[in-house]
Amino acid sequence: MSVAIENFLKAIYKNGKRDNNDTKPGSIARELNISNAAATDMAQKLAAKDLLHYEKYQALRLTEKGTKVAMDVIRKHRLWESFLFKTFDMSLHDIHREAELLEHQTSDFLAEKMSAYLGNPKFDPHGDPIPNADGEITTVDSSIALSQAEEGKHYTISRLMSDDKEFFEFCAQHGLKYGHVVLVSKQFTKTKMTQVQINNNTLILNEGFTSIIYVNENE
Amino acid sequence: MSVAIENFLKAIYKNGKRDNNDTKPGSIARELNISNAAATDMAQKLAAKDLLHYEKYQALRLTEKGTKVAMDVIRKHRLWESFLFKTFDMSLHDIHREAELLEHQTSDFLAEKMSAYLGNPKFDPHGDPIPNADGEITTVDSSIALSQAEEGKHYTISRLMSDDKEFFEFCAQHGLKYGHVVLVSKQFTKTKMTQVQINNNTLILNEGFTSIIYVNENE
DNA sequence: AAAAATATTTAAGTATACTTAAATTAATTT
DNA sequence: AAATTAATTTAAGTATACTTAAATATTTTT
Repeated sequence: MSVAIENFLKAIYKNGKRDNNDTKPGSIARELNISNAAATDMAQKLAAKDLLHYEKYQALRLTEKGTKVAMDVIRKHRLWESFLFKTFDMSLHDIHREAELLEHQTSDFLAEKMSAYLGNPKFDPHGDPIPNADGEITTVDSSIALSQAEEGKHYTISRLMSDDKEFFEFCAQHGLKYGHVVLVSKQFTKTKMTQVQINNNTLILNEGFTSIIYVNENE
Repeated sequence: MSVAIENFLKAIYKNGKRDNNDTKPGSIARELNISNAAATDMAQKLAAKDLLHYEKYQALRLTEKGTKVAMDVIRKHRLWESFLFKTFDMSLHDIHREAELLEHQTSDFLAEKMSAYLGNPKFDPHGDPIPNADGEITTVDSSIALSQAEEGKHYTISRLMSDDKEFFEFCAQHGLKYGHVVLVSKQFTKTKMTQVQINNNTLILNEGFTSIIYVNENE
């Protein structure tokens, strides 16, 4: 399984997770920074290998086999992120960048060593679930986007769904980290802005932020 | 710099270290499991990139630039071996196999993190010196092959120069490890066998072994 | 020193993963 | 519903890193 194939299958999985119909060749091409033609080309090749279902002009759908490959790469990615974060205290952006390369060169043997060393974690430092060795995610995620949170309630940050450097730098600077608590003090529904209290500071976040910061309501 | 190029330059460096004239395309091809034609081809391409000196039918010689690339990869390889050995207590053979892949996907940034974490080690678990960030080896190696050791003297194992699985398994089983002490009880010069005492055991090793196990005489 | 064996090089060809340009189909706008 | 816009596909072509087969040069043996 080449790096190109692994990244292609991973992109389909990730895009499909967000929006089931966003897995046409064009979307994948945009995600991977390749031409539309290259994406169509690859899609047809991978269909021949039974890694995905291809029908002209339709969204690409992973087969069971293709899903397995994607989950395997995602597992390794998230294990690397967890490991680098813990061991070297690197930033969320840095661990992502390194994991993006290391994930393709990691044997199952090493992945198991890493997982055991970390105590078989269920989530990575972004709050993303780590698939098990069979490629399955056993945890249930009941968290909601910060944009959907209710005024006056306290929430715990459970997930930062992004791989943008500036986003992570902003979050790190203002205490928006996995596990930290925020109070939603005001929802500006018209302008889709959310006002939160964290570490004695007030932040006003726009929808670009509140749609990728996920939280769980505190008991 | 592609994986193929990095491995090609690394192979020239390693072969040249052993025998200055053993860097003709054929030797490199054997080392990398590619055809002679592919090696010649690559050599000509890399000469055009000023990574090595190519003259028809002559041994390949790395340029300064090519040496720098090779040392950089070797540094990352040996840092990975050190790191995996320490962190996961993996065998010498296993760490080599993993490092062989990871070395090509490691940023300078991560290499520095690893080196600092390990206390900037000068040697890896095989006893091989780790180049610094400038690609230089500053340590001097005064060790000798076990085949050259003198009868009746005690030596400390300083290096196991191999990447063969069976060799490492044998070594691990009999206590032939970096830093361990052996007594050379007999040198059979005719048959080129060496008898050593280690951990209350007597081992008789042939030249295949004693030429790649390096030792320092104890004070 | 010639013959035989070995290594290297050249030539022609392949698979992978892309590219751009043109043709075709689908989706959106009016 | 037709026209416009956008996306997808096909076609043709490129770079990388190989392959095998044949030609050429070097090294070793006798």
